[in-house]
Amino acid sequence: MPEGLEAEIYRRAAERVVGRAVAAVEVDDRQAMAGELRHALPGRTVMSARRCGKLVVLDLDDTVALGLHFGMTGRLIVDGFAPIDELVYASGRDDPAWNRLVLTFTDGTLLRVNDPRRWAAFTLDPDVERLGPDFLDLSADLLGERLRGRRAAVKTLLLDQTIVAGFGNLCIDEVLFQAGVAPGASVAELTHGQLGEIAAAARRHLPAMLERGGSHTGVLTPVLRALLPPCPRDGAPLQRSTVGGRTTVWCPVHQIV
DNA sequence: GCCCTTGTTACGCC
DNA sequence: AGGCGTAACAAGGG
Repeated sequence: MPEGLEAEIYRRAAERVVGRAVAAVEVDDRQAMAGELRHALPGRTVMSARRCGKLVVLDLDDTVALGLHFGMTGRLIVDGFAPIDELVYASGRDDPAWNRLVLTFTDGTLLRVNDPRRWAAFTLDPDVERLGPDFLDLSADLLGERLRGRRAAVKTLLLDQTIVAGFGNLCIDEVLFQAGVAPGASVAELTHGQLGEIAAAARRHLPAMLERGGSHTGVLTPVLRALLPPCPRDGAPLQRSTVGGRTTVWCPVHQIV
């Protein structure tokens, strides 16, 4: 599913359209800003492709920003090139009926978002100020600042995009596994050293997963999550539970509450 | 045909 | 007031 890593993969693909001018816009009528998008984009040139957490932002003519959010199953296709062929929990097909946004450029090329489940969302001038700092830029001090005064489970809070932006279910479980911190641990109980372990695990493992292809390429693969073999680190029985309303896989031996 | 999956938001409660 | 927990949401796949 598209987490911040997939958003970065999509952002890199979207860089191909920098310098191109929008000729036509097709957008799903069920998008809240469908009318505004059809009106605001044609004639404008893409100046840059940024990423804020899970959001890809295209800046057009320095006057408008187009935010692309991919939900659970949204895929980006640029000039027929899909940087991610298959998403975990998504269909492998590319049915034209699932196109939710199609930008046609003046040279005839295309940027498409294809999403079977309609959870992709497109916004003009998205409010990125409400997002927390990016999950690829964490430090112990920054995490401490973002979590100060809170007491909920660390996984629940890291899933909150206003606290840290970019984490999804798979990346959180992977980082906490590597950091040796239990997902259900209250942040009020975490030491500064444990926050440092989380930040270090994010800085070390997330870029490696990005280059391997995304959030499903950690030690806790989707197959492992389904089959629950012994912990690859210490051989203890892996545990599956629910934290923050999400399926959570963790090792009760080396991940400390 | 029920149940599982995810990210986000809307509620009710404390 | 605001943190916290839970449910609802869409819809394809098993």
